[in-house]
Amino acid sequence: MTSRAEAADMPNDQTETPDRLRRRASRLLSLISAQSDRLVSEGLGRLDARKWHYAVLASLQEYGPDSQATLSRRTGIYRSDMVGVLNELAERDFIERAPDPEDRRRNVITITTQGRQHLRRLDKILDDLHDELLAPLTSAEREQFTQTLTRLLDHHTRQAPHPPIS
Amino acid sequence: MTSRAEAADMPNDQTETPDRLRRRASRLLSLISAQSDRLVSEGLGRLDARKWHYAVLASLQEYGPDSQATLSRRTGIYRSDMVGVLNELAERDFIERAPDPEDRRRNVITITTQGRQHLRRLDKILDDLHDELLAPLTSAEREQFTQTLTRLLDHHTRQAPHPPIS
DNA sequence: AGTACATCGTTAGTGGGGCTAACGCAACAG
DNA sequence: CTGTTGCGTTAGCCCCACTAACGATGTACT
Repeated sequence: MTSRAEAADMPNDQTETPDRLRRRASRLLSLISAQSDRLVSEGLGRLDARKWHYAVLASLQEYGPDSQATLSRRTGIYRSDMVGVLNELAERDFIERAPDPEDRRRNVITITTQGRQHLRRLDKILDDLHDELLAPLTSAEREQFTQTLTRLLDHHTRQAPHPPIS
Repeated sequence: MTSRAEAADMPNDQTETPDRLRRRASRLLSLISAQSDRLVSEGLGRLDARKWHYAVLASLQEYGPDSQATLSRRTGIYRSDMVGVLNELAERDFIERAPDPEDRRRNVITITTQGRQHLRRLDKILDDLHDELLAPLTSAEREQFTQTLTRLLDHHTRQAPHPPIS
């Protein structure tokens, strides 16, 4: 629910956090997710990359050239934000944007050789970061942890609108 | 790492998400945390409350009156944001702010009777929301899940600056 | 007593992420 | 040929985590 980073200003004496807060799964998730985000952003930042870059490159690598809209669906990045991400990737020559001759509404996005290289570097970094993130867990526990997360996620994404039939 | 909500505009055919993405714990955490946040915000919103309200009230309930700075440390809310939160809570008569006679820099924050009532309602709502959030898990699994989260969190909060001694 | 430093509450502002709205254009279905 | 749907793009909103700086007060040191 909250961060635990210590502001330069606001020194961390260890004042106790109330029990109800400490136990809430929502709060734990929020804090760890924040920590994970920090780790990832910082790590990728060292390669002048952001997590969206990874998502897009990974998607292109795995499924080949795609339209922006499809990429958007695969990665979960909003169409509106995809524009900027692709601009950044194009600047760095990791992708190419070309109009689709078969459907002139579309852009076809292709990963370049340098893009593939970059992706490999990112993958390496992410592996390391995950090692840090999950450091206290044995590899069996890690496996089980991500499985649990996946189950939760599945439950909540299938659980779409599901409007009462009435 | 990304959201999965489907924009009204951008319909969700089920386009597949690349494997590397689906497996990354950081992404799973991010998505579930987002979902959890949505659930919580929406649920508390129904009582015209926000998660910070809960954090502050719970803290006051458990430790009694405190200064803003201490509350800030307990809850993880930044001193700068605490101001606004306390304003909202004071508007609703859930807390009272009074200058500390013993240290004129401080405000002493006290929870009111109505604040306690409100806290009880919030607790109830959060319990329900967590039921929904963790629905696919058995109670043993929930227990273990939160324990794992706690372990992870502990690891990363103890792991403070810890600068190389060199 | 005087000076340096820390802490307190507060205001302002930054940057990113998630998300909505609306637009012009192209494709397609009737 | 008309209405609908999908596309890429621009703009903007709100929330959250976080930083910076300020004036006022308290504490410690000499």
